[in-house]
Amino acid sequence: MFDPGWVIIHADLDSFFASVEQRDDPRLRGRPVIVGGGVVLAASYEAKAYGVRSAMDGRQAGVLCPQAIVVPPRFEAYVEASRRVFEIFRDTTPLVEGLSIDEAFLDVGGLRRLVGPAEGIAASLRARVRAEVGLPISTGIARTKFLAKVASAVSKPDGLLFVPPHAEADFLHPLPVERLWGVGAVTAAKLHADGIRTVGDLARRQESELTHVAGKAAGRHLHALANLRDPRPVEVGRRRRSIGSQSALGPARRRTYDETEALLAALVDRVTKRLRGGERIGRTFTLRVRFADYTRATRSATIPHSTAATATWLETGRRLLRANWPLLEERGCTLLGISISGLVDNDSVQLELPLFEAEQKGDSLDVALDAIKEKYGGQAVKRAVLVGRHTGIEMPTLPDPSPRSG
DNA sequence: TCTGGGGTCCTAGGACCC
DNA sequence: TCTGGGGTCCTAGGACCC
Repeated sequence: MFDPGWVIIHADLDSFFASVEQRDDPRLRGRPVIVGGGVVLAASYEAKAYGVRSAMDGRQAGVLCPQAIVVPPRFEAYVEASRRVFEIFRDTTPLVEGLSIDEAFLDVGGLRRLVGPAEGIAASLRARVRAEVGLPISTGIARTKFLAKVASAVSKPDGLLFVPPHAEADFLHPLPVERLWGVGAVTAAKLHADGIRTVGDLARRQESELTHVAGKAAGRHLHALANLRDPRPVEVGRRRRSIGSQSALGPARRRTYDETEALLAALVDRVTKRLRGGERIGRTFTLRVRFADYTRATRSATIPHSTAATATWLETGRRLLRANWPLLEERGCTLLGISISGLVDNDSVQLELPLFEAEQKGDSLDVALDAIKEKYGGQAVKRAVLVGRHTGIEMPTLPDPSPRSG
């Protein structure tokens, strides 16, 4: 059943980094361009024609397309271009859900009566991005997020594709299963082994068969998508759930403990700065390593109260590194990364413990509040969120005891 | 094809609580 | 003391995406 109020555009900049480089340097236009050195971060369509793909090893790309011009990435330019494109998105509709630096969903269902059908909206969006930011962008239009995303991919480069509700199955079912969002190399191999190659093959199977092959959630998801069911709404204002940083070390040489700890400190510094810049605090620290044989491991620790303080996270990180150093020494470490998750706004204060204590005493929330005020002092606050295992309620109060360190 | 850096979500087992 | 059901949180790993 088609709800005419629900029309989604998926907008996706074409070869984003490479297009920015071609925009800013006329000598690169019409020529194969590779952004990035050791690894291909982006390739222009001229380079893609030779088989160059993003995430490809740079040397291999050089073999495939020796005449390509390789340029180093300029992330500030990409962030700025992205910001301007997203302004155009939000000028089109307030219902914008960013997926990454270069793509977003726009819910334009409500605009039909105001500005006409979605194809027109997408066409003028594309024209504006081209005229005002100087970049090519592809758009897919459909009733669901998933169909819109597949449509934009099929329309590339610099395309526009509308999949009307009556044509959804004809559009989707011939496509290979790899086109489904969430089907990567592993799941594709499992599905192939089961004789499933196209989305149509998938649609004809029972959900129970798919949950067997792909796991419960993934199986259900695949079954729904293949059968044109995707009720996910466009979500405005999604927040990041973790912030991390990592650094590849290369297999060349074993690091000493002190060198590794220094690298850890640099990563912690970078991440906690970003945390404070975004006015977020977090509770869980994850140490991420890749070994000489390219297998990976993670170790994490959760602390009682959220923070963005460098010292706290550095101590937590050091503890994990110390405890796992024998493993790293034995197996070699080719990548070190960290991330901090469980993020909340830094004007949130977590009241789990005092509230629990108050509950145990049979006291009211007021008593819990008194306990908290005592604990955190009488500072003014914007907001407090009760987080925790004993209640999910929110209440408007209370100070953050930790200073906003800088 | 020997591999960058930034993320998201799901699963599964154990600890712990009522 | 043993057994049971229901639930949350934490940790670790894995698949996937751009």
